[in-house]
Amino acid sequence: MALPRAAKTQRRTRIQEEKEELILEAALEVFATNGFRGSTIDQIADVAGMSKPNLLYYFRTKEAMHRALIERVLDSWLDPLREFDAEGNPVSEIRSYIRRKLEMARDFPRESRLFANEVLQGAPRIEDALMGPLKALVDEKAKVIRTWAKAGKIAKCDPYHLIFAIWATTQHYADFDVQVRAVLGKDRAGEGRFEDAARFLELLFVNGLAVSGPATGGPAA
Amino acid sequence: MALPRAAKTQRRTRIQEEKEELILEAALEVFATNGFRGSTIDQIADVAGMSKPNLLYYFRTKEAMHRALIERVLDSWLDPLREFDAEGNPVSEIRSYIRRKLEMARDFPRESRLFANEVLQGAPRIEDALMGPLKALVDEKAKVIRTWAKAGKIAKCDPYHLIFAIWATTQHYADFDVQVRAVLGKDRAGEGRFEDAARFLELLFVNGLAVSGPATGGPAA
DNA sequence: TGTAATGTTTACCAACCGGTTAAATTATCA
DNA sequence: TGATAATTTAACCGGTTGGTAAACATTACA
Repeated sequence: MALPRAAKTQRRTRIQEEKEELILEAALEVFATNGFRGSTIDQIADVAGMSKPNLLYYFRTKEAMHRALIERVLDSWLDPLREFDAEGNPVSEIRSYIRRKLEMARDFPRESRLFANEVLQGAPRIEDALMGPLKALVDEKAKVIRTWAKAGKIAKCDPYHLIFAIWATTQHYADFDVQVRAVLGKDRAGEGRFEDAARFLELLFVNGLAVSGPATGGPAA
Repeated sequence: MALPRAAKTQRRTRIQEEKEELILEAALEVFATNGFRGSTIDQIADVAGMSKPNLLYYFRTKEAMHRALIERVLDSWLDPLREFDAEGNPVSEIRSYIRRKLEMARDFPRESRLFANEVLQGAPRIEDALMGPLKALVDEKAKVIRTWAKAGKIAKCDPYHLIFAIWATTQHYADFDVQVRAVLGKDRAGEGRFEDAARFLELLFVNGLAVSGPATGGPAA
């Protein structure tokens, strides 16, 4: 059997609830900044303020912590895409999806980096999630976007690459935060950067996906 | 003194040239897929086909290997941005910048991941490069873009966030390759995905940056 | 309050990891 | 070819890492 001792108790206690919460919070912090292999149980224990063997009383292995963390975070991570509504106005749906993703990059950068680390290193521990639930959800929303494009409500484009572009541009502000701040410089690196980013991305995507080219040189409507 | 023994020889030999090349190639492979802390000297030695002490004859520490690798790769990595020409046609400059970055993501994904890993984990070893040469180059090109925008050649937008968006969308195809392939599915995950991406990104940026809004509701010129 | 269930700590281990030493081997060239 | 410089290897070292065993402390509840 591969259960930690805490899972073998007869009832699930208040302490278990609290400590597991505490551990996953610490694990998020550590895994997000160091990746799986770069993180140590000792680090996580330190952040959680408990001893290593005590951690291992609740999660039998480092991998088990990581797995539990991914499981807990993945669902909420995909929520914004789920809210993407086929019945809504295409432009405002896309716009609010971008806004929501950008808010998540600002408010939950560790979650973003957790996945980024994992995917970047070949996704050895989340491959199933990518090819299963994630792909299924994207497939579904891609269909919606394609419908909009065919109805002439937005420009004809590959819906998958549109979604990739939104992911990339928004998560960039969480995953590459250090670089963004370094390039913007001290004076511009305040929280205002997220509003600037939102403004720019809105321009880019709304304008970029608008039907029929701009005044300059597109084929006449 | 912190020199590896190979650097203390009287002449620089053919073998040194070859072996250092071999080591850096192996180090790129390993660092790109595991990050600095996740990589071991043994792994690099394995890929390079030589023993660990032999590696350490050419590079005194793991960090020295990483430093040498970054140094060698950073310059060529920034080349596309350097070619960005103030005198050229704005739209075609931006378009060819995107194309070139996308080609690099396709042809040199390991280089992209090397930096992504580093930046993602707080850039402890390349902070200076980010705040120095990188920022300087971006500042310079941002000015060019701003000039274009003021001259009405492209939409008024924040040039820094434009550059971030181009970086994010193009490097996404190298850094998040596993995810891209998983979502596209087996049938669409061939090399054609880069052409599809190029087509989409061209639409997005060229359309998105075109002066004056599209037919739908922009302020009259 | 007593006791059984739950939680925590101390001490430990084997494998791994970055790096060193010194001896052995190979290449270079007068 | 022989001597010298350059390269490679085997053996090793101290610290770290993931994980375990068992004693000890605490909590919950009858």
